Amino acid sequence: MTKEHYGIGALSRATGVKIETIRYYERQELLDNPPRTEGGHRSYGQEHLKRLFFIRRSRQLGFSLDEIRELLVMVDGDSYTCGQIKALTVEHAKSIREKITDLEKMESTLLRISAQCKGGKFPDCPIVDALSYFQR
Amino acid sequence: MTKEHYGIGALSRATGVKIETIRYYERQELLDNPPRTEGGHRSYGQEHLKRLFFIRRSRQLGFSLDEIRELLVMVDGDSYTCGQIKALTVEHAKSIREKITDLEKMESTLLRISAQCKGGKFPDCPIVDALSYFQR
DNA sequence: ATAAAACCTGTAGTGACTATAGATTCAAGT
DNA sequence: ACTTGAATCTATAGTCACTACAGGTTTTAT
Repeated sequence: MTKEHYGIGALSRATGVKIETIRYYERQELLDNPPRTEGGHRSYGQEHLKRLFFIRRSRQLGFSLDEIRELLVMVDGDSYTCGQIKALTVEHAKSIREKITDLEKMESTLLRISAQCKGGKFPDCPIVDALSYFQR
Repeated sequence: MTKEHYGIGALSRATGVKIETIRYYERQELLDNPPRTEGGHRSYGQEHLKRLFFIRRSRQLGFSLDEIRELLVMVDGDSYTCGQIKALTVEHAKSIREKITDLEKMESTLLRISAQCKGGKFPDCPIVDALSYFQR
């Protein structure tokens, strides 16, 4: 018993994507221009709901809008191959691994320098010292 | 044998911060307005070099410009306490940990769904399926 | 004196939204 | 049919931390 037509607010509630973001995706041509009511309000159907779920899920997994655009082109043209999709996904997973590695370096440095600091009142802080030197 | 005065290019080479970024930091009031030559070129001294090192190092550790502004205010007003600085640093380390956790979730999902895909030619991809469903 | 390198200001673009203002339309109740 | 309030509309600007121009001026080296 799924509804046939959604206003933008209903679509937003159904997908968890904010109204402004939905309109933004439309401007970015990630989401088809929906039909309009006589008064000009957007009227969405199941296919928009599906597509917006796809976009949201992909965003949750860290794909950029450009990457999502690529994915959508592949999925739309039904000639896509699993191989292409997998390549994009694996590539994306790699870039996430790099980000994690970078952040872990930051974290360990931060923990190391804060461990050196006793947190007292005197104005000669080992953290400030550590930040003051240029390295790497 | 450190130089007394640097043009913006020399400062850039010395710190690894791009010229445009140095000017941007000046507009953001992270870096003091330096004295100018007669013709209007910026002329930096040791204190600018030190401060720019500090900013760069802090950026490398993931502090936002606002956080760096706070750090600088504490360091400048010589009344800062180690405790304040440490609190900011520990807080920042926590937010980095959160980012890492998020990215790790993304990564494991991506690896899981790409493992399901054999990468062949038929157009029914388990990755696409996984992206099509809304969860969490 | 000239040419090239360095520098100047101001503005606009990036990504992925988010926020606001001010107007219009829709749905529900009387 | 009318009124009210919620929902929606467009257009524009703001966020963060830069980055990239364009078109001009100054400095430095020959």
